[in-house]
Amino acid sequence: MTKSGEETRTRILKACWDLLEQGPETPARMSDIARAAGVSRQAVYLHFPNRTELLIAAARFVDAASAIDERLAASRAATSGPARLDAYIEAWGNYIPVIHGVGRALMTMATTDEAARAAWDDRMTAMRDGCDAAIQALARDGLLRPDLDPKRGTDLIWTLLSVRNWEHLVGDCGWSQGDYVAEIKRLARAGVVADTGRQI
Amino acid sequence: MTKSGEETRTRILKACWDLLEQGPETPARMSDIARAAGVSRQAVYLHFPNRTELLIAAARFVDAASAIDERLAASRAATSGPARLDAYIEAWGNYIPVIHGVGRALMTMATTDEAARAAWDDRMTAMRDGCDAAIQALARDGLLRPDLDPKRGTDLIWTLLSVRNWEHLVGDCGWSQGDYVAEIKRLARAGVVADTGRQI
DNA sequence: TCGTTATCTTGACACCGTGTCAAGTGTGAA
DNA sequence: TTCACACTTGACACGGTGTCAAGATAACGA
Repeated sequence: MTKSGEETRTRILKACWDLLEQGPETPARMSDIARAAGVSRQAVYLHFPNRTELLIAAARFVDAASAIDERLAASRAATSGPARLDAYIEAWGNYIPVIHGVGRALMTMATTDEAARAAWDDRMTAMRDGCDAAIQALARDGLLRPDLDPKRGTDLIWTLLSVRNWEHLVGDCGWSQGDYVAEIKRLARAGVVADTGRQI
Repeated sequence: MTKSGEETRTRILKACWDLLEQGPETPARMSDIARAAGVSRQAVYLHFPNRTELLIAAARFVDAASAIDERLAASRAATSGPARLDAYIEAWGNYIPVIHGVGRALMTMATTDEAARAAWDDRMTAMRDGCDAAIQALARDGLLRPDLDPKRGTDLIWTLLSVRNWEHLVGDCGWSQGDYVAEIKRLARAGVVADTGRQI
């Protein structure tokens, strides 16, 4: 792919991202994306075999543009278990709004398209690893709820941090992003951290 | 509508329910539903104007067949706030698996169809009322987390009880229904009930 | 300068699922 | 016998995705 080809590909990805960020009301069919990118509909198919692959590429594009890796890596720097849990929730929770447009489209696609499902599952599995690391850190500090299986704890944090819950609280309930992060942090702690020194 | 017409309508609704309960792998196009009901595709359109209205009717059909009203009404009998919260989580949480097939289809539809979105939102708003009643009961007992706005508390319980979270924990994480209910109860309490007598 | 190659355009078409239309069939009740 | 109703059959339009084939354009090297 020459420079001009690379540029066109990037323009398409950017247009796709832009359209999807405008919410579910704004249609983002292949023709809409092409028009937004200033190319013909067929040109999109020269760069991406189908809509699913375009969305997957767009998700990776957003990842790269937003340095999500660095954000998540930073959360690993936290020393104590609780600090690490907080840092992870902050890192991922604040990334959701960025990836949300593309993510929503990919989730919708996933109901009918196997490749989209696999791609989204992959992303969510990677996110789960971060939850697991936080749970491990808590366990190491002896701060994990004693009656809680670590796998269950990871499941719980993973569920709390789902994109759907963000959509529901920030979108449907009208919470601010800050309130969302704060309350999820609180709930996560209440869910998996042992309540030392708080017994009756 | 004569008796035979009423019977056909019921057969279609039952077939729709059956198909959707078999999971997202089993296709449930209008033609599939018609075949499962033993009628022609057009016959379905004689009873329901479109797929969305069929799904909405199917949801109501499941409601009636499962006596959801009684289940939820029973949860109002609980006296104390915490008991009421528990009872509501138990009633709704155990209804999710019943309505889930149709609910999933309706949620999918909701991404593109305005009527489906409105119907699903209506159902969820009704469910929210139950959450709100439990929060009110807790507030009346003086057991609501003092730093928590009641509206926020309702939002929180509403979110925890979302169908998506059930799907995630029971479906993706493989939790049993009992574990799901138990853990959501615990999390809900930890999220909104004041921790009386547990201060340091 | 000419030809080659890669990139993009234009316009047509197949496919699938939803929804519509019109004509025909069978049955039961007046 | 006739009429009304519930259903069937087969055809078709529409919208969105994906494919195909035939140009147009511009950069690049000989």
